[in-house]
Amino acid sequence: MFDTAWDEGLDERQLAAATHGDGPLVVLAGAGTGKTRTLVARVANLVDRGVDPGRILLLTFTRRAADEMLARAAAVCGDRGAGRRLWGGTFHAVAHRLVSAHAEALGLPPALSVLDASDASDLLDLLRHDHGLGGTAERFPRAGTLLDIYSRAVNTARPARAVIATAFPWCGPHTAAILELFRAYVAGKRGQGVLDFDDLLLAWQSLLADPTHGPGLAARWDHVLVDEYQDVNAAQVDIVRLLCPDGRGLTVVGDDGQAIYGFRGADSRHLADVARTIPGTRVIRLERNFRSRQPLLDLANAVRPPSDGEALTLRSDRTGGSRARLVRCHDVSAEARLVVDAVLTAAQDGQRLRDQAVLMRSSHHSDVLEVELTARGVPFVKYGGLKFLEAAHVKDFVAGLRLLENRRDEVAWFRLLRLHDGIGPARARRLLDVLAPGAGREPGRVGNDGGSGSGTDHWDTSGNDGWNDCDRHAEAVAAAPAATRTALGATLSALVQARGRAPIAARAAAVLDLVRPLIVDRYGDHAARLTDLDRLVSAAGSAASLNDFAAEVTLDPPASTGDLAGPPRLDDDYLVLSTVHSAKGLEWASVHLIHVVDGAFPSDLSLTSPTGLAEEQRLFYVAATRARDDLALYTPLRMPHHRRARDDKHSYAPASRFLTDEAVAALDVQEADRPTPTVRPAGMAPVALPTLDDLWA
DNA sequence: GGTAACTGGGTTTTT
DNA sequence: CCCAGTTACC
Repeated sequence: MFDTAWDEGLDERQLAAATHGDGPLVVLAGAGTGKTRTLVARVANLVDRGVDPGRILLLTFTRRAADEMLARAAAVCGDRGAGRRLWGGTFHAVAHRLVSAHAEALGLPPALSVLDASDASDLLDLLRHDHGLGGTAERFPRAGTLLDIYSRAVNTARPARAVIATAFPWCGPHTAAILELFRAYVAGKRGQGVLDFDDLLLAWQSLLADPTHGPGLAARWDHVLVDEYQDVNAAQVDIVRLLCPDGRGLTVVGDDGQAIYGFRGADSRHLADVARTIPGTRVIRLERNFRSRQPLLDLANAVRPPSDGEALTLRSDRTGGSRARLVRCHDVSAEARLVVDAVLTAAQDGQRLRDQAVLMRSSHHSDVLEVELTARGVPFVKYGGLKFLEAAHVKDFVAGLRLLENRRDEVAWFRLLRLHDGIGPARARRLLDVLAPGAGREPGRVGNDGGSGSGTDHWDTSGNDGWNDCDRHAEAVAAAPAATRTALGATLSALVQARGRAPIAARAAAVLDLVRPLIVDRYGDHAARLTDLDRLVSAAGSAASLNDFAAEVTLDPPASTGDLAGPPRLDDDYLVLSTVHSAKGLEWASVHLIHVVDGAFPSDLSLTSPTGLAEEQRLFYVAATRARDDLALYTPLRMPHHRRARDDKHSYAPASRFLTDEAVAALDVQEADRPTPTVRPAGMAPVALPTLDDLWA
């Protein structure tokens, strides 16, 4: 018997999903309908029926979701699994584990480096120069745009040419050059033994499709459960198909109304396709909402976008209470003030800050609010937007880690070299030819489309590649400008030394020693940055290998520096600020949604296409379904004009187009255009700093 | 030819 | 804050 009864508190439909047999199962789960509980119960039920937990694979989209589900499943299963652990994680994290384990079969080096989006752009930028497309004369698309095109092609399984023609028509004149660049990009990655995010999925897909390795890999699991299936892309669909060719053992959970990753190549039609294409699929709909009060669901149901099939309509047993509020306020600083007022009032009434959240469409929408929160002494943590890993110094350090085990990693070399005074893009590129030779960047070597291992790749684990580090390093130092030679020599010998260190913690510390002088020289605020890196070094100590650590950090960047310090202490209380994307799957007692104005939410950039607008609406639906008890939408009426902010002209924007008559009927509209008195709860120290409005007065 | 320092303009969402 | 473009120095 289990420590905890897995079926406790499940309603009839949830129970049906949890106890469903081995045939294909689709659970259409509306927001807040106990999807996680149902999935966890299903895992427990499978184990109860004798399935080995090690033969269950649970795929989610975010690390947070994966961690939560694995922890709850472990708790519910108790010691029943006899030590065998459930497989689980994000598609990309599981792909990394499997691809690392089969690196040799894929013709990849044992130590894989993972490129994040900005690393991938850097590599494309390097290649662009090699191909003589670096000039600014003919307005060649930027590296970021190129990566978008490439990624879209991979994730929707369409030819790049078609992607350019349909989604990036302004790049059309450069199609031939772009395609050539992509071939070089694929060859370059292969030559250097690096994988970008898309490659992880493609490599997993190739392994599964391979006649030798595929069947064994697919047979490793009896049950595959996929969460948020409305957000899978073509590559992920294919992976799932290869894992469960006839649908046996497959469970997918999703809600097409919450599909918000179309920009990443996802398509919610994949969810409907499961039942349509796999015979004998059972479909269970979860519409009973256990999260929110009914008046809030009235709004959610009113804004829910049209569905492929019969729409899910959310019902709650929690009737009564007030409706969601629509707060029409003067401008963004009034909005900030009203949000903080409301948060502090709730705090005064005993609601922890942690039970409240401020959600927004784009990360920068909270800029003014963050100033106001800081001024009034309200602690907060922000999710979404710039990640810790994207901070320059962290990337510098990770580049050092990657170079320890993979000498051919050009992006890492490029980054490290440019940190030296006197080495800019041009010199760094020349030094690459000395330090990372044979990495397949030279235009003459391009031509292998990377589709299969050519057999010429051999990964010398001693890393000598016929060269000697000392010779190479001496040559590089000689090629550097005179003023830079000392620093570069020090970096290179520190790298050799670091490679000689044995325990992981010592290796990581050696890498920090290596970059420390460079960071001190480069960044004015180096003290804070070095503190971050100290934390990374101690976190690295517990990893299996430095390379795994670098990949883990890349795939799952800590959301903030705080994340590295471990879980927040129990007495820590802070308000959560989050993008709606990062808030998916989460809930709070009180939710404040800011910038509900056309141009902000929905975003200006999405308004040009009907599909873009539809996705914004689903995003709005996700936002509207996060609150348990209280939900407030804020509409600033007076917004600085986007295009010419410097003119200090203001225009009156219309309210968000999401606020249809039906939606407004489910809202309490409050006119808060006039300045409202500041509320300062007892126990909160008064703060001397003025509010923003005072600054303007 | 290449780098550093400065200026001006722009910024979606994430694995 | 990051990028591109410009200019002055090496």
